[in-house]
Amino acid sequence: MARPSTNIDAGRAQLLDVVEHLIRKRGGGPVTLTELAAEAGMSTANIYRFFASKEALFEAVAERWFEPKIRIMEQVVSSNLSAREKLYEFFARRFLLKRDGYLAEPELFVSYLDLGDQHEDIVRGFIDLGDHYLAMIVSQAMDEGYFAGLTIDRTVSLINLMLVPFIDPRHIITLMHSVSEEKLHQIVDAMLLGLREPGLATPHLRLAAAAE
Amino acid sequence: MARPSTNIDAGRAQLLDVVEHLIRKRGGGPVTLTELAAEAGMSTANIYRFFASKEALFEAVAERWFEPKIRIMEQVVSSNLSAREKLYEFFARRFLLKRDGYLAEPELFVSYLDLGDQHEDIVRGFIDLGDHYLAMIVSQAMDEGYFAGLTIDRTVSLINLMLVPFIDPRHIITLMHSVSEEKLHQIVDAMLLGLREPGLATPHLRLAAAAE
Amino acid sequence: MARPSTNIDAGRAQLLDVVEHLIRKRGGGPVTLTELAAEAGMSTANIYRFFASKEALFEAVAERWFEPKIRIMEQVVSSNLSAREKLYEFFARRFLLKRDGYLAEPELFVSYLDLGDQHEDIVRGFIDLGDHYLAMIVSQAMDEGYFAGLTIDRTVSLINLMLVPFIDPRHIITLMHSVSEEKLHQIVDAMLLGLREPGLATPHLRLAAAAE
Amino acid sequence: MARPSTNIDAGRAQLLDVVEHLIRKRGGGPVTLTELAAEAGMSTANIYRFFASKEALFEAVAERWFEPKIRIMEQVVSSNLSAREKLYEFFARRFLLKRDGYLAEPELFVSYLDLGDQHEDIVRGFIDLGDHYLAMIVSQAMDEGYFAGLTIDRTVSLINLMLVPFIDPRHIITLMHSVSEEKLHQIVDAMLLGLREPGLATPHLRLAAAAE
DNA sequence: GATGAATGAGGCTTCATTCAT
DNA sequence: CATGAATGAAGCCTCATTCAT
Repeated sequence: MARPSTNIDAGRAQLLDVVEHLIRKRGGGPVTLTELAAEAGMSTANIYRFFASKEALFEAVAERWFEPKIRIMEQVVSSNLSAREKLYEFFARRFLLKRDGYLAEPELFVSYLDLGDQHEDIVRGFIDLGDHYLAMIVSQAMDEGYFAGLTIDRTVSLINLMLVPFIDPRHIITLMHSVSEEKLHQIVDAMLLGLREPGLATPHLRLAAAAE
Repeated sequence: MARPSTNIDAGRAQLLDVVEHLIRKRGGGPVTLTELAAEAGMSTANIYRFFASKEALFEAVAERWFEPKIRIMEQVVSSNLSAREKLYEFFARRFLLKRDGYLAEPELFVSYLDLGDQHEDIVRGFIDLGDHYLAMIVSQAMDEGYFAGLTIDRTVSLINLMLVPFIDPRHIITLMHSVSEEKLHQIVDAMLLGLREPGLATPHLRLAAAAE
Repeated sequence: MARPSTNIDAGRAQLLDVVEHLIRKRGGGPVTLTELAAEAGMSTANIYRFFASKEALFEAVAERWFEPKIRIMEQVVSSNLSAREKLYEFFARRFLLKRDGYLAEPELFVSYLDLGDQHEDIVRGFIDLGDHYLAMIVSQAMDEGYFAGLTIDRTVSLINLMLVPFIDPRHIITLMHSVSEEKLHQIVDAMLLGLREPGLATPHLRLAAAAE
Repeated sequence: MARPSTNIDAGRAQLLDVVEHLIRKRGGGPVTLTELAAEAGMSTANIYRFFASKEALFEAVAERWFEPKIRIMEQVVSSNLSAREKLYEFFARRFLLKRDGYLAEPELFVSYLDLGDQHEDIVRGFIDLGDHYLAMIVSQAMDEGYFAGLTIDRTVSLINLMLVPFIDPRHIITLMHSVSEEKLHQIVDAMLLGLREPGLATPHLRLAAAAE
């Protein structure tokens, strides 16, 4: 019986659709409220019935983008799998999700990335959230004996570094053909076995010198 | 009475230096003419003596960025090499140029990329130019018997797709360690030997299905 | 079919209550229709059933504030008292009314004053009305021989000036302890006896010169 | 030789004049940049050459208003007078300044007060500055044996309370006739002699009850 | 050749007001 | 009778651009 605020949510969703339609049709440049209002067939003032600010609107856009990834992370973290399996699933599932998203609508995918570049602050929150979940898995892994001598934070940072090609959507396009589940498995295992407090000095930049 | 346009060119170059200095020192955000004028020690109005518009200025910035790449492409295309050798040189030389540029000044490199994101239209022109040169090489390759059954455009597109890791500067950072001249050689050969009209249906997305 | 306007008046009164409740609870800032509607549990649009405009609403607020003062003035003016008695009652009764209002709810009192500041045009009308009544008393006083050589307007102005501490609510707070009915009596008598065309030059600003 | 920023200061001053002219001619309502620009014969954008924001502009307006008062306070505080003399001068000089300002242009004076009401935050800073100077005098007075048992802050607060009629411009209008240098002298002396830690319970509100 | 001055268009946001239902 | 929906005007601010000097 109680319909709290009519169809405000529907309007919100529709506006997000319009944003999507907009960047789908004209690429990644900054989205203006004027432009959005025109495309949505409403006044700029009316947009404020649905979103408290431009910032809030693009938070919602980001949320729409990140929501399925977050659901995956939650599922994986709260599952009964071993740390090794969780680690694998944690990255594999999201990688496949992004890759398929790109395959379905390459240009839209890229435009979303551009949008993310323009709202780094908003994006950062979601990235931190991902690190938070990863830290929970790392913690479990430590309980199981992995990552000896490393802090959680440092481990999280190293893992992110090694798996950039599976995480960064900018690289999804490139790596679609060279990345496979087997490789991810291998890398995850390598991390679990090999990531620990370093015992010897690191050889540095030899490759770069050779390439000159 | 004096040579009028000679100093214009000098001023232009100096302004481009200032732009570089600016993004080197404060990262990738949008560059304002006010900001640029202040850094250059001149009035915003005076900038218009050197560039007809902000757009023109950033065209020049892009030109400065792309100029060495263009020279490479011209040299390669107009050389006496075989299509196979041209194809290799075409990508290898530019890849090394970018990689070294990144290694020399990583932050400046990234800031330039950000700038490129903000002026996609300008960038697109240079990309098209690259495709134009590539098409000339592909044409020669076809004369030499490669790419049977494919159109020039389609071949150019496929090649670009396969070589993204060697082209897209966004990937240079990530892929520096996993990319080598040998690999490029291999890929080029694989393209020449393998790229032709497809004869059988492509198996697709099996991974995605499994991941669900 | 039913009595239409009866409930309108009730709604009007209720809205004025809500305005009062609002400024009572959050002080004197500008009152927004959105805010008022929320507090009243109705839509902003519905407010227009009761008041033709925001202006009209605040006229009503002012009227509620001024109404008891007006009644007092009417009673005094239409009474059978002498000019001297009228003059005293005219100011004394209203002063006590305001002072007690302030003592009862100091913050509400102050908030109303703030509201008045934001709607000077509305307030001015009521002030003019007060001057009108005062002029009637002055006229009677002149008939009784007072204020020789002065015009009505000038007399009204002078009286207002001398009695500011008894009139201006802004001063009520400060002067509560130093003002008394006896003093008002004295001042009224002084005015009646002393206010007449000046016969000698006014000594002026000697203090200011000394202070320099 | 170095003329730092042309006539930005002149423009600033002129704009403040325009603000003054504006409130002189149409009273105290909020001053809009559009309105100000129109009156000044320039575009709103151009105002920003002189003031970084609307806030900054009204800070300057306030500064213009407070500047002579501040100079007086500085002079008094840094003089060689006794605490008693300083205390008297501190309030007397500023009171005379305000009173004369009101006498010279009553409506302008009032409009400035309205403006102050609309920018309370800006005004508060200057009021705090006044308290700071007063605290220095109080400190000296304590060295001379006054205000036994009281803290500086509490003394400052009490003094401000007792001298409201000499400080608050809202009361200047009223009190012009009832306030004199002698009275101020008396009050100052009374404060110096009488203000100390209270020894007996305070009788409360008897007056208010009597007035009922 | 170079500058300070000035502008207009456009961006985000708030709010009183209207209207179909 | 009342509402949600929608708007337009106005406010502050930024910035590329122009122009007289």
